[in-house]
Amino acid sequence: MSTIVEVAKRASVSIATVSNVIRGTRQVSPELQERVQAAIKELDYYPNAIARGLKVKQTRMLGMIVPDITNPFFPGVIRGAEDTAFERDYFLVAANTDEQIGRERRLISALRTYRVDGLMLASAPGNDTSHIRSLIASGMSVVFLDRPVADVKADAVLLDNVRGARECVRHLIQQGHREIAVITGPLQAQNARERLQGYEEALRESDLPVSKSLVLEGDYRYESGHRLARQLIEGQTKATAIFVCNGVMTLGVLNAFEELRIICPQDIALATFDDLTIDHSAHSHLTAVVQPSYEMGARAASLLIDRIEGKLSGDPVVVRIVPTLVVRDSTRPQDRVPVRASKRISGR
Amino acid sequence: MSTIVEVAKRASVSIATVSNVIRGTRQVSPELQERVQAAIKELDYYPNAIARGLKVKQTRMLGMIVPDITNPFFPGVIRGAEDTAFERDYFLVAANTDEQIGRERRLISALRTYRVDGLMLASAPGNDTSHIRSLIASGMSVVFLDRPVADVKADAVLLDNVRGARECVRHLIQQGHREIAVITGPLQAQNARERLQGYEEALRESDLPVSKSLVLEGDYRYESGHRLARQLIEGQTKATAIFVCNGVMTLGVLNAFEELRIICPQDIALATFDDLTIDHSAHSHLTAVVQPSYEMGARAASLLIDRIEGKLSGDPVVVRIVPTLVVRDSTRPQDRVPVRASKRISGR
DNA sequence: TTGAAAGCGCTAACAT
DNA sequence: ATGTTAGCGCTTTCAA
Repeated sequence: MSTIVEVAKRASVSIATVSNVIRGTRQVSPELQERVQAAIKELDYYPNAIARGLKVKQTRMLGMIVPDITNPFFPGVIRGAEDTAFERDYFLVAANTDEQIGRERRLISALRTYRVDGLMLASAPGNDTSHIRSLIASGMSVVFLDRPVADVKADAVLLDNVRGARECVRHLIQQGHREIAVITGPLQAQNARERLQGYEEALRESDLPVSKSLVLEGDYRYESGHRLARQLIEGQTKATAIFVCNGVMTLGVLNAFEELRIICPQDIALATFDDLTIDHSAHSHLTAVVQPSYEMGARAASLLIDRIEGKLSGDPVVVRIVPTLVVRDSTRPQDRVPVRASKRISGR
Repeated sequence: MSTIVEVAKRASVSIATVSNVIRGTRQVSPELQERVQAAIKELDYYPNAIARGLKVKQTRMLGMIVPDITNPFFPGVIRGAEDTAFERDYFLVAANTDEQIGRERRLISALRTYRVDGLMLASAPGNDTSHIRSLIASGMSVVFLDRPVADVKADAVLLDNVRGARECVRHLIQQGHREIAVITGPLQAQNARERLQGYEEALRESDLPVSKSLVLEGDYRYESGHRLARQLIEGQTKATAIFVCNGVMTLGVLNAFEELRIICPQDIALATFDDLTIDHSAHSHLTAVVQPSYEMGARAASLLIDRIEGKLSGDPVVVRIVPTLVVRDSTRPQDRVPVRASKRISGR
């Protein structure tokens, strides 16, 4: 790895001139420009961002911490943030906590030692938020993503969960459903509570009762969707529709449907709060509240950079992203659903 | 952000002592240890990894470049690499090229300026590999991941594509299929060619002809799976089974099945080379060649670190990971497949 | 066992 | 328009 000194020597100029050519900091005569560029090429020189960072006290690295990179929602967020970061000449480093607060602490600690200029954080649930407080106290710019952190004020990009859930359940009601079950997320999570709140608001608007037996608390994981759907279907409670509060649980519900030979929507209608960006194609029949993950990532990055660069100052800004209800067959009236199985194609 | 100097002042010791306490580089008396630790806590001091990196010429950052983070295969790989890296006290920075060689160049360039200690690369397809050659020439440790790069020798963790495809097609043949179509990836990609090769080998083993009309070249994307499946089903060629060379195209195929009212496996059997880690649950009826993405990431990281630390020297090592064939209903004999629709649960 | 100081590669203030 | 140099926060010799 060659250094700026070697480039300067080779081009017979001072290191200041090399620096100025690279960064365009000040005028350099065409001849020198050329000599420097040639030397850079010949030596295959890449400026040392580490040395630069030490000097200028900014790394142009942005951190992003997500709880589960295998949840398809987050790759979308990362892509959005990455694009925005790159456009504005920052570099995104994303890391994953596996929903473990211990890992989150370690990662934040690592990002602090690397002196990232700012951090986007979708925090793992946990009561102890001291690492986040200390981070903010240190002057780091932080944007909360998808999930706020209790009692900590900072910029945030959040989904309007209440609204998304409310519109979805409203739609079910319009379709004539009266007994609508909900499979919620873990209710200690704020977004799970909000989605439940949207469900309740929609029912109340239409003077429908909120029945305890129709509210099933899951944990956003596959297994809980599967278990609760079975429980619902095999139990006493009638329900003509299920509203599932995230995509992964919906996969579990679908699996339960398959096992129990439930046909959707003929037997039961299904609508989901959808994290499964990837899956749109696969489950193209599912009515879903679609979260614009890319946009959320992009907004978070741009908010963060504005804050870092001082283009934004003063009180924390909270951006509420409005999800879109996409109505598909899984909640459409039965008679509009095509019947399966007809044409055969092979000679088996 | 406090510095080592401030910590030293506060503890009334030299900066060397602070450094030694932090890194355990040499013996420090208990009293001083304690004073230093106290000062660190009081000042909420985080050592500056940037300054350290400049001095010791290693950052303990590992780069990982993947072509598409929204393809569920790669988050699995990232998780594996992340865990291994963390265990060995490295930090993983992952970035995404969107399969664009231009972005790949920019990212590699960025990672070079940040002086990552090594790089895992799943390269985007493209003829110009000069950026990769120059990278390796510069002395950077590089491990190719999932995809080798033509004419460049380096450590690599690859899937045994030929074997995975061959076993899958063998299985179809055992099930009695004779007219087996294949939807391949883009044949300029090596892994696409290898999977096709596995298909051909399996047929030849059983003295079955490799018919041109049963080989359909896709591009690993949803749309091509959808289009080619329609084309196959609506065309003249008979096929009793389809082998699809990746998971995303399979989603397209399934969508085509739905549109054309094809029931699997009654009408046609389906087996897939499966990138859809996430989706196992959803498509739990699909026979698939499962790629151990986590393990691949972990192996790549450990290979890379061994190389960086000199625990491995000499010629490039190529690790071939063997995928697993998971047989499910989509290729099982018809009579074993449960018929759908029976119990109704609601009063609609 | 502890401390002083050089120097990693760069930027920017100052000098020419 | 170009060059010289101090210093960013650390590690690591060298000295005590």
